[in-house]
Amino acid sequence: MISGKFAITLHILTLLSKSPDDFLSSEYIAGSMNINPVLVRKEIANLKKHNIVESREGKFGGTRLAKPAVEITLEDIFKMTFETVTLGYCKNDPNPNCPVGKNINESLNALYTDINSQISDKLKGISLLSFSSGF
Amino acid sequence: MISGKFAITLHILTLLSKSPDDFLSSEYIAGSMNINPVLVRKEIANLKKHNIVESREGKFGGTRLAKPAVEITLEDIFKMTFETVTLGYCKNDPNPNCPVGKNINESLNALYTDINSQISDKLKGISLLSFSSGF
DNA sequence: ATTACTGTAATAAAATATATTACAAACTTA
DNA sequence: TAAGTTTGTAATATATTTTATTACAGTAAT
Repeated sequence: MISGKFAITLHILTLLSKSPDDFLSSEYIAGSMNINPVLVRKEIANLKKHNIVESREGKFGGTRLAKPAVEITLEDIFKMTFETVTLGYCKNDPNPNCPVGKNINESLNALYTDINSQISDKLKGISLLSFSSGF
Repeated sequence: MISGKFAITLHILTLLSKSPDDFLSSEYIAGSMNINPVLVRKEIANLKKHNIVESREGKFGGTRLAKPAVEITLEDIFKMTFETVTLGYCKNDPNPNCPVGKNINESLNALYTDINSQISDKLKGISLLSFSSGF
């Protein structure tokens, strides 16, 4: 199962970018995705840690972007919400007496590192503004 | 959680490529990964379906490559074991009354399709032979 | 016949993701 | 200041997916 963190975070930011002057509530945002508001608040906590958004507590509280959408890239979001993209690992420790078992994870790591660089390069070129301009 | 199918399949094929003339048993292969032999047999069933390996039943049975390792690419394995790489989706249906909710999955799909092309291009250039040459 | 495999189904266990509940703390406005 | 609304966060429960295990019929070598 792959977590929806990236997609959820991107969805949140897209909504925020559409109303840059308003503080949107987690409940409102959750309604657009049909998920639980607590999940939204968790991702917002993460966004705040990275200074992408700012929140206001209390009545009429909510969250808004802390910087212009053109200065936020999908790579920023990727790095915040994903460890690394992989094609998976065999989850048990392989047999260290087997030359393949002993070394395959290193080779997989090298491969996956490459793949992540490619993805980062691609995402780096897409700003939140341009992503959300379609909506 | 991401499934280990790609990594397991690649591990299997790497072992087979090291002993192209022998029929290796699922138990032997499983021992190198420290996983259950039934999982190995399942991935081998998949490989057989794609004519990458051939098996022999009965005593001294097992599996070997059905074609030279240089003719198998990591992309072949990728396509056999992965649907598509994604950075995730929000798993519930989004609110169709929200312009963002209504359209975001299409945009994510476009993005993920791009990412998969990149990954395919990269994997296409790596043969099983060259991958396993390090071991 | 006996032994050692494959092939496959059915079930159980473990891991992870998501949902829900609960409530203190913060803040607004009347 | 009291009432109402929202964030922030922890704790727990449910759902989903992955991996492991068990079981056994079928196949082939000796």
